[in-house]
Amino acid sequence: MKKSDRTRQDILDATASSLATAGYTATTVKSIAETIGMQDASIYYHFSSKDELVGEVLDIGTARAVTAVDQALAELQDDHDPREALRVAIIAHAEAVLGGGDYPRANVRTFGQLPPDLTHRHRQGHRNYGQIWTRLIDDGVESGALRGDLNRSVARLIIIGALCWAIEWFDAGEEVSAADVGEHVFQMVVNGLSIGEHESPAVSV
Amino acid sequence: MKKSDRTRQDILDATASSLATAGYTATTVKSIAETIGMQDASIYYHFSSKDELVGEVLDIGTARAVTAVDQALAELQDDHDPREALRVAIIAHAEAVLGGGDYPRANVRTFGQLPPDLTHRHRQGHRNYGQIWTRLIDDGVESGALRGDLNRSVARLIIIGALCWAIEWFDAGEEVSAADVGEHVFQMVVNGLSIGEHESPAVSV
DNA sequence: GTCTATATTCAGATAGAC
DNA sequence: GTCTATCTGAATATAGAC
Repeated sequence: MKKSDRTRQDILDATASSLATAGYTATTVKSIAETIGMQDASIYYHFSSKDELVGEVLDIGTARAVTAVDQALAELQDDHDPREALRVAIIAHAEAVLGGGDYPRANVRTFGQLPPDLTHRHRQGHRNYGQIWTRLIDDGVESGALRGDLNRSVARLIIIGALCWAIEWFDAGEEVSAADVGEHVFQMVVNGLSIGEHESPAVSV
Repeated sequence: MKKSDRTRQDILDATASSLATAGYTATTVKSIAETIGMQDASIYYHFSSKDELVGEVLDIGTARAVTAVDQALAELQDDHDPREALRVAIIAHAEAVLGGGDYPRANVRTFGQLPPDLTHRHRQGHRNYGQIWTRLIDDGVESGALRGDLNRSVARLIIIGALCWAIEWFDAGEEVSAADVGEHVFQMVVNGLSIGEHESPAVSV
């Protein structure tokens, strides 16, 4: 690895770390430079602007989350229950975003804080990620394992939302692990908190 | 109402609206002033700083969300099912944050974007709000209506998280209403997506 | 490649006239 | 109460030496 590549990687890592913990605004070019012992102006030798640097970090984060979920699904048995696929994907997402590295965390942490250009740049990536989940839910409903009386798009967004918001309260130091959070989300949205009989009123929108 | 009070109210309203749609950083004193046809310096006659103004907006937002949920719960029958209380609270939250005014939306939208002082200032308010939900879940578990094998704190945060994240994708113009989103969250986390028999593995943390 | 120095812009905030 | 004018600080970014 060339020295330039090494430095470039250090900049990306420091940016991911700062975005993941401090968010977009508090992540300044100066603070990034300080973290790796450089002057802020030197960053611009490697990246043309703050937003190009941030954009690259977010691209990596999206790719890693997608890879984590895809890999987990690929390891499933051929004849798995669609619920099991959902479970595996939920836990993989939780581990990637909560327990994983700074890159996927940076994505979730800065969601809704980015300037319009960056938001637009990552819209397609988010759509692609959403499609993984759309397929999982469709499979479940069409195989008869999951209820078909709910709006699937809303269901998908609720699952992803519960997982994404966990970044706001999850504390890696506590006794609840990232996988535990995923298991809880699965238990709740698939099996439900309720005990015993309950009606499932038709909710169609 | 005195003129000073009227202007003050206009400033608060404009700030709530901007926070709810654009977030904390993009809400500048200058942009607030422009919205109501003032000079930015004039804001400082009514509020000593941007953060004091923002803090007041967030206080109002918290109060409104708490009131909405409390009122909805107060209207329940005395002998209601604990699940019904959870349902009513979830829908009230959804309507307050998604369909309601700018103040509760501002709270959720800026969560995780605020400077440390403001974050700290509202920590107690968030704790109080969380306690409403803690009680609802405790009631459900202790009465035997809800499963006791999950971490209740995690369950509470997952429910609130699913609702809060909805602000990122909910579009008031679409055919899914705020109450619909609440109904979906309730159906999922209480009744579950699954159809028919399923085991509920013990998950204790 | 990284440095020092600096240009530019824009935010929050203050002073003082009206 | 609201204005105009201005200060201060911080952030992105550029110029040019080394």
